[in-house]
Amino acid sequence: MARRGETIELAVLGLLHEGPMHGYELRKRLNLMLGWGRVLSYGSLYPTLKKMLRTHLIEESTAPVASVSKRHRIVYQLTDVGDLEFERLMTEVGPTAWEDDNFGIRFAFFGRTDMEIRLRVLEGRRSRLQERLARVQQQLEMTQAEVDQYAAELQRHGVESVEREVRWLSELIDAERDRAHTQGAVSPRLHTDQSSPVTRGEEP
Amino acid sequence: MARRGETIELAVLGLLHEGPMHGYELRKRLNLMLGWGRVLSYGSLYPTLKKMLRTHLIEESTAPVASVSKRHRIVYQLTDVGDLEFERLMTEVGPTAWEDDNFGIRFAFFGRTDMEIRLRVLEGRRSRLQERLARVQQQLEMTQAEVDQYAAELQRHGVESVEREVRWLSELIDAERDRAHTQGAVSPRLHTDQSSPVTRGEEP
DNA sequence: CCCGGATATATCGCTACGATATGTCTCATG
DNA sequence: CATGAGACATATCGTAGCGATATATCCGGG
Repeated sequence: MARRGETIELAVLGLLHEGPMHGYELRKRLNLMLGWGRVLSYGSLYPTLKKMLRTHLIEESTAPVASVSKRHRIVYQLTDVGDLEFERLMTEVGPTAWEDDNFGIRFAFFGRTDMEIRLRVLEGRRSRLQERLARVQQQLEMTQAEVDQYAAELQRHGVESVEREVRWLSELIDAERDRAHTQGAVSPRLHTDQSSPVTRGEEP
Repeated sequence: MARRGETIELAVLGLLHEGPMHGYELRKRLNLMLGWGRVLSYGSLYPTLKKMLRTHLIEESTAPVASVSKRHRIVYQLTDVGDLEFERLMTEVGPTAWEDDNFGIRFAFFGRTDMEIRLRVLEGRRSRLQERLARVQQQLEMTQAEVDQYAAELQRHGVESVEREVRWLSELIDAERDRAHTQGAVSPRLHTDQSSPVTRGEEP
């Protein structure tokens, strides 16, 4: 019953879903996508790719890089099985969808699901975080005092972060609901631009 | 040269530093301490304790729980070696101190170091995050457009979170500096109370 | 021409996780 | 008083993912 470890797998499926790619690029895209922190290591990526080859979710095709070149590049692409699996994972709602690591990837590919699913995942994630908050708060009541200054500050900051996360999710949920009413219009909450004055000098 | 994996070790050393404890309690305290998210698993804790026994950082003493009881409880306490090691780890500044996971624990035990160390760790952590921010920003310039709505929103939220983290660190650094001047006075920034009107009704 | 840095693939050892097993103690409720 | 739920307590197993590292090619600038 999908015991985790699908994190990377889903990410790879999602990226290959929009065209073939080779390992190195896969990693770059992934790290940009979830760039905020954690970087995906080759030590995770390549074994996963191997595994996905074994289970026929993807297939490789050693394409020559450009002209005559000894440089080899293994380009991966989805099989029909892989395509189906991606579909299955994306429509699956439940714990696996809103676990810490998984959620980010699910969210990144939200564009490929319908609103009903999106709402359920967002709400699931939110209650998960709220449960956590409640648990910590409850434990704080029991323990009370005796914690030192810095530990307390860390505590406070952690709680605040989670609360912010909850607010963010709430906004997203509202945005989805709005979108449900004003049908088809682009969400007003979701930022579309971000066109900062980029230098655009091809290369130094 | 301390290849990571000291995360839990430092935490255990720090907790035992303020008195003997048994595994179960160690876990509870730790999860409360870093409660925000990740919970420490027994699958991590017990093997670590075993390892620390082997390296003589801690020692166990099977104390009878209360009176005549078949219930066994293994109480761990620091050895002199362990005490020294804690000291060493806490005064060590460098990458290991401000890595994602390690930082939280280092911070939680800040009360046991002097300000010079604290400042260096906080500043180290801050530049780490700023580097990350710069890297993401730079990559965004290169890639630009072609990312879908949700991926972009995830991006934006991630960046915002890290920026908040940086601000938090800056405040802490300022607080430390203030404290340096007004010598010995308790930091005005760090919250001390949090005495919410708790119901205290033993159990429903 | 050669060196450094980006591109590209790959493996190894290990940390920590999540699930799970097993047993004991406490206490409320029937 | 028995019984069973739930906290307390210790422990192990399989495995995902990390970080470091190795190897090799390509390309541009000094």
